[in-house]
Amino acid sequence: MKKQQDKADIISVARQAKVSPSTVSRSYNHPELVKPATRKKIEKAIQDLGYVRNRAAQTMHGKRSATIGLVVPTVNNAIFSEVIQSFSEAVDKAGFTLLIATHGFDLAQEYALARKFMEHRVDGVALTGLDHLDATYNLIAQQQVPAIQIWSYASDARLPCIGADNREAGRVAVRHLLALGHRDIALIFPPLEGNDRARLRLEGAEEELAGAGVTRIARWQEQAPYSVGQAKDAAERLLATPPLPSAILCANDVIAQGAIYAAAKLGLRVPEDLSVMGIGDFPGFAEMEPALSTVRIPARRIGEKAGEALSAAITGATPGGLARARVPVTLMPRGTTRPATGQSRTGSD
Amino acid sequence: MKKQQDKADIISVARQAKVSPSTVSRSYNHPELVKPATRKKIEKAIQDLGYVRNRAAQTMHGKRSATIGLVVPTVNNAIFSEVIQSFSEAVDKAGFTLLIATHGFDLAQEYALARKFMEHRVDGVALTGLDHLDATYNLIAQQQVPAIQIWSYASDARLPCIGADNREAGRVAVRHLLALGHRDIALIFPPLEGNDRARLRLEGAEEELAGAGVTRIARWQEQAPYSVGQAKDAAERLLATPPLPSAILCANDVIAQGAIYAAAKLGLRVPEDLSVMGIGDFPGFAEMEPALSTVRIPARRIGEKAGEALSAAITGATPGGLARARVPVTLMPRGTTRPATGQSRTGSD
DNA sequence: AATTGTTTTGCAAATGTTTTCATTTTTCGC
DNA sequence: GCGAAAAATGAAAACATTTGCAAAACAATT
Repeated sequence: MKKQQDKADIISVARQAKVSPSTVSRSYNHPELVKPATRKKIEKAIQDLGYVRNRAAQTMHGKRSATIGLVVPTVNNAIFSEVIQSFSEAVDKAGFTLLIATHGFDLAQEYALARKFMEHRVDGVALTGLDHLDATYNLIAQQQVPAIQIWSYASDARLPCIGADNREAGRVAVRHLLALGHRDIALIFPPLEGNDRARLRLEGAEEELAGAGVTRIARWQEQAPYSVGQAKDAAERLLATPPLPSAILCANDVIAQGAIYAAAKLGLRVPEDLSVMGIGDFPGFAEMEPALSTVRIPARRIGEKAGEALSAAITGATPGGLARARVPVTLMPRGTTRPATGQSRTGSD
Repeated sequence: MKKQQDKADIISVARQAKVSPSTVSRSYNHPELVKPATRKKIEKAIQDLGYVRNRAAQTMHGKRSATIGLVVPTVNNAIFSEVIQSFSEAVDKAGFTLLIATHGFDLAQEYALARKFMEHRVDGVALTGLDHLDATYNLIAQQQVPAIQIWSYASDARLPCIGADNREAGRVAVRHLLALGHRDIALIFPPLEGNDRARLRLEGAEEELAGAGVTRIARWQEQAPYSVGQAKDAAERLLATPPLPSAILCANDVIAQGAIYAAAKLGLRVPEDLSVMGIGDFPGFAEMEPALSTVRIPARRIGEKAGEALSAAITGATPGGLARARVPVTLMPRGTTRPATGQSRTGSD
């Protein structure tokens, strides 16, 4: 009930509780070192004064800032929201606060954001994917901040990474289509720069397709975060230009959604007239009617693992430092793909 | 080429540039006060040493932390990702870094997060929706941190808010269905606690329905972030139990998506056999085939406006303090609703 | 060349904590 | 009750900045 007008600091709390600032500090950071009775007094004072401790001050003192920075291309997309959510939950559980920033697939922007994070003295930083500027790598090395790449895995990545092998995902998808007998397969992919996920999936797909099927690729130019709308347009253009492929492989589920809408618009039935395959298995796509055939990339697991690993590395719980991990991708054959029956135009259910 | 091993501080930069620390500080914060030549020297030193300035230290000094905290129920959902993204972009543009945290529709958790933000001395805080614990309001008042509520608007809200009138959204949606001649309308809504959006929409819908149509409501219990899957299940249960409504109003687009899948699964055609209406107009739903009829809540605009308003309030650009704003909702009649065919049931169980 | 007015720059204090070390208080075995 | 060991507390230095004030440098008038 004292002068709680002035912003309370640890000293006013100490005064109010009739102890020294050191003791107040200790009761926060090493409670076992202060006598229960004293702790009670202090807690009361804190309560009375509405004191909120100042992380900035402790950060300045060399203590950890208790923050972790996460950089993603965009939040506005089913693709990343699941990793973000699970990553956030994991670091939260470990007591960290999450700084988040989006770069819209612009790697120079990504560097700027990483720098901003460093200014805030984040205890760790997570980057999306494997493609980054040299400047970014250097910054991280020089500042000696624990860093991790999430979403993609590669054994030769410059930084520890936890994610899926996107090349493998591309292969798995194509293998599924080939196994179903498809030979005339079209691909729909977004721009590749600054997007190793798409790039690697495409590489994997093309490797597997080599010599197998005839391929056309539809793309679009805008570097904007890919959307269902753009994908639908691209697919529509592709499908409107003969010959009609028997199957389409899309870089991810969102694009597949667009392709399916395009097919519907053109009166093509999926999967009777056209098989459509996604990559990702994001929430909601299994419930589609028919359900989307896709390659599952366990986003929740990746985010969670990455969050836990990074937190652990920071608190020193992991002796060996940040570990890499490849989480497996799994084929989810569902309703939007079916065997190529030689001639794709027979209907009659 | 000096000892850039030790983490460089402003003093080492000063030494390297042969000026005083004050001057280095000034060249960051008031560049116009330092001679261009000196600035050059300093910049060089910064470059050589790889110095990254320490926000914690300046925060401690009473300067702003240059961070803004955002609390949302969940990231993992098309519903919020658009606001988050645009809010993030807006505060970024104003030079702030975003702290983000999710509470999973748990208001006690929300309070804890707000507190964590205060410890980090955020310059401003944004909360989702209008329902919060008293403790949360008190904390904000007591810490005197600029705060804003986003997503929902209400003239009597306890804190400034920028958002849509969700009650109105519910009304608009129902009016559309009534205008099309529907009288047997079912509702699908998620749990209401801690979720004023859903609550207000439902209230609006029920007000407008009063005396007009017969209504059944499907719900589900889990407080988990609502998903397409849960919505689909709920819709399926509802549609499998006669009598069949002629239209369904869903609390949001994601749920509508689920309802449409449920209809497809049961062999019901939308909109021929059943009209489906969403609320939100989130990205991707306009591209559906048929396109989703919904009530547009301009999420981008809300996020952007809120981000700008909060930033401005912090930097003192707005003399009057934080303004409230109601962004209008607009009916988007599209393909999933159509006039009710002939006979509609009156009265019911 | 002295005077004045302006730019630039430096000094030192201040910011809110944590931590090491020393000091005081408590406990406990006798 | 005594002394030693253990537990609890306090004093002061340290952390990396910013800023008010004053000194120094420079330029423009006489």
